[in-house]
Amino acid sequence: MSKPSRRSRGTVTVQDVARAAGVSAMTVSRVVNGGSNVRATTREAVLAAIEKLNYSPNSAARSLAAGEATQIGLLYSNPSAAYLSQFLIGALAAARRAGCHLVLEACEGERADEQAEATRSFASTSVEGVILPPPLSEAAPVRAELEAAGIPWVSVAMGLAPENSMNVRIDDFGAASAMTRHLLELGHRRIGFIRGNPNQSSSAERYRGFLAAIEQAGLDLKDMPVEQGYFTFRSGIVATERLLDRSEAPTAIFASNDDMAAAAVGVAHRRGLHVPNDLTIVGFDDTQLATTVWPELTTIRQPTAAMAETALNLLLAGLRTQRGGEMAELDEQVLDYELIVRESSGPPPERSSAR
Amino acid sequence: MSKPSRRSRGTVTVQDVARAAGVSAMTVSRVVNGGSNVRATTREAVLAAIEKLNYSPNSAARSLAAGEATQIGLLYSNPSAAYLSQFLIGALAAARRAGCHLVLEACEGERADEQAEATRSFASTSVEGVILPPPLSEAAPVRAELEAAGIPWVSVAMGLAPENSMNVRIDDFGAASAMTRHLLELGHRRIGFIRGNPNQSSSAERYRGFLAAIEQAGLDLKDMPVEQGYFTFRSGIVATERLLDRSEAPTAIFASNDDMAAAAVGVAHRRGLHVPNDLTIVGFDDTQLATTVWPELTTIRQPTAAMAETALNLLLAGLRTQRGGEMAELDEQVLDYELIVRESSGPPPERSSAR
DNA sequence: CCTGAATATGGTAGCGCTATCAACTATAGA
DNA sequence: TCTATAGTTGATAGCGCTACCATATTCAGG
Repeated sequence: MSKPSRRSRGTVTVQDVARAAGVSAMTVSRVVNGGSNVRATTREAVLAAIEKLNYSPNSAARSLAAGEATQIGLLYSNPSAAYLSQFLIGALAAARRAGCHLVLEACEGERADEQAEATRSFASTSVEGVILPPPLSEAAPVRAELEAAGIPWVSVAMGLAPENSMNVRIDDFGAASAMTRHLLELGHRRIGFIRGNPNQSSSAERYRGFLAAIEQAGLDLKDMPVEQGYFTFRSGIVATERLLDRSEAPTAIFASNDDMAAAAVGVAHRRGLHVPNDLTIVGFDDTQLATTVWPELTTIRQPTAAMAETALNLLLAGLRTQRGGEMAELDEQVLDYELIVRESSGPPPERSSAR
Repeated sequence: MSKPSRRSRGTVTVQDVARAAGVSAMTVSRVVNGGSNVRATTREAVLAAIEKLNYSPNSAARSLAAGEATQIGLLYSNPSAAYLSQFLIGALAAARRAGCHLVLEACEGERADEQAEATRSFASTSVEGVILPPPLSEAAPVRAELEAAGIPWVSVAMGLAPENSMNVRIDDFGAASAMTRHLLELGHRRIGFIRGNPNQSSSAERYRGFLAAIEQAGLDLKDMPVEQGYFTFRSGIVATERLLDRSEAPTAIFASNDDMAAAAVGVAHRRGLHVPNDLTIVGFDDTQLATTVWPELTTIRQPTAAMAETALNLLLAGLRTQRGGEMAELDEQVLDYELIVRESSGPPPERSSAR
């Protein structure tokens, strides 16, 4: 009749499982984590006990005992909300699995001192590593500040990673090429391109991919009108207006992200153009916006949630090796993209181009 | 020369602070948490030590020792991504402060069995409480399942809370009235209203608020065309088409959320109507979409992040009292909304209405 | 100046888990 | 058969913090 102690009634612990399986707590722990060096029969007994008792490990205790990182920072600026929510979903899943907390910090400003300031708040919060989704992945002030504070970080969706840094991305070049080939296969020969914000190297990669596919098809770059955009809806409106005002208007527009593609759809409608019969419009990212507008956008799907998960895991791995003594193996991970064909793309109108 | 033990080098603990302040660890703990029953001079000594050593408590240890809830579920369906990201930001901030983890679970389906299934996954994950953002806050299968599993929950943005349940909301009725008055003050006398999805009681509340303001102004409800929408962009297109096809077209459209308002803007543009010169359009929620479209939407701002925070804290408080023995004081919290006037609303065109 | 409550502090014992190392058992080789 | 060697398992001791109770201190009022 020991006193009930502080244990919240009904909590199942490793001890309970150990007793039920006739092994020690340590063995249960081993089975739960990777299970290296545990005899098969033992493992099964433990797993059965876990199943029977409906045991689930207490992550607080786990990270306390293991002395693992518990606070991972996530500095976000103002990407599309659709991107952010997907990103958070992925990051949260990974964080929970790793038993660490996500510390969010907004960084709205574009100015260097604002970015530095936002970053500095991490240093004082004992954050052990930071995840940098775009466009902050390439913000020099942020990275300088982290460097100074000795906080490791992993960047996400940086098109071109510098020397040795942790980065998670997709093959922007390849994806843009694939999309361009899709348009060429539909029969388009005059394709307008809206570039992304030059402050992100993925913009350049996507443009390069577009160019490569055009050249590979033996077409003349001169026939491809290109406008500068900044990944925002507003910039998409301006760029599209310019593209359509050209004497030789394109039969298809490839926008470097969905926001600009959605803007292009709006402009086309306002001009009485039917999408895709009169004009094909495609985007990039497959954010929620792509399926919100009508017609739904043909686009490139980035596995945003998976990228966030990968980034967090990469960071934690880096932190572990760093703690183990030597510097982490600086790594880059490239995940798969997917070409999603929806209703906004189709063959060009009969009388090719120019109207 | 004791061996360094497992402590990650350089971690500051309560012990360190206690030593530095010349008190016991327990006193430090008291100062950090609320600080009841600590002499002022002592508290200051401790705070000084904390400052000097740059101490920040280890949340894993904290929640382990306190035996607090560590896993809070968040069941989301498919609200606008903008809403979800804001919501997650607020919930995460509160979760970190409370030292608990957010367990996300998607529930895409609308069918009862799908919803029940998604909910059930929480029961097996030892989630101690669940947050239900809209539209799930009112999904009967979800609530039934939680009830059955004995898991407490808090609903968010439920327009009308049943008997005794935890709920966090804004005054939808008042907000809709305020928006309607804004339109009336601009001079509009024929206002079209697009209702929200009937599966959420906030839709009814917003409609009631609209009606109340109309009646209070002594206007005839017959002059106010009303269409049913479902909170989606697509439904907004259909509803707007119908409103503008009426023989007596409205000079202003009040959509029950921003997605539908954005759709209304799109339809207006396609018909060559200038917003707001020819047609005023206003929304509700102030999601990112409101500032993405052009012109930016006049709308009602819900403090989404704050609502998420409030919801989590309410839930944790409920959990605490429940653990303390008796049932929680079931509570409802109403936060403030804000009328945001942007460019999409203006006075009606000269020759009133009908064209 | 003393008593008794109220208020402040400290000591101890865990919370649930895992690192560490020692002990043990199987497999292989001499 | 007996030692090496690898592969398994368990006992112990914390991780950093707080609940709980015991003790020390204060400050009325008698």
